[in-house]
Amino acid sequence: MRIASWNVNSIKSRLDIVTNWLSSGACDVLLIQETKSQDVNFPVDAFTSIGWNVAIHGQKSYNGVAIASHFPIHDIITGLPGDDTDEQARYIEARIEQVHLASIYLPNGNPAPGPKFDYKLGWMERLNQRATALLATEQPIVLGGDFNVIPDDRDCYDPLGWEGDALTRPETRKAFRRLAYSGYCDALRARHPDDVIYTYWDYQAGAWQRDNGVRIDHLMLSPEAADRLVEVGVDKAPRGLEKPSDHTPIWCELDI
DNA sequence: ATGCCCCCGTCCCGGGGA
Repeated sequence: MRIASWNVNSIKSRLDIVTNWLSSGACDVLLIQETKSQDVNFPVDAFTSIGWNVAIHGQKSYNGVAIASHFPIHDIITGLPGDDTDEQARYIEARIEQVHLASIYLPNGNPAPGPKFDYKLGWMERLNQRATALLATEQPIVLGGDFNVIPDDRDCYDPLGWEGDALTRPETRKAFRRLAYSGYCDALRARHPDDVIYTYWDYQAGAWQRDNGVRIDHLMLSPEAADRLVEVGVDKAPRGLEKPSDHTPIWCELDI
């Protein structure tokens, strides 16, 4: 089973690029972020007409997550547990075959410090609690998405320039490391420990052409999923298309 | 130090992104 994650920066603006990528056989399951679409306006038919199922959790204008799959989608949960007052659509969870998956759009958190950074850290605390609870299933788990975390200086083209940013701050990296301490494996780093691999390039200042990228999209695997990890990679091709998302897909192949 | 670019919406500017 090949599982990918992609922040598409509006599903309506990226619909052809995304459905073409799915039709090319690029993956079996796609975790989608930043759909920027209310559920009533989500282009469900574009997925079902090419044989894909889709589970969606959106809101107006901002955020929004989804899971698309060749296989039936079961046990859908929308919204990250732990705060009933949180109305931002940043988390959807489901089971596909025996694999538990979450599509995650973690808050940006800038400017930091400030209330938006506090929201990010609170969200990460809740994510860590949910991640730990899921381990009790003892099933393969894939937590994938746009984490808005640059885990290490080598994951950034300009670490000094990003110093103090919410994506690189020590508190952010510390909260992200707790996933590893709980038992989750950063799939890309497990297979490519020393390579410079980015998943996001800003639209501005020729960042793509200059390869001024950062690695902020991650696939975090439970031990049962990591044991089945065959390969992991980043498909840079969609970032080079006309009218692209600023993110490009990360994928992993599990022996399931 | 700031903006570059892109997306959204009771929309032609302003908020948000990272």
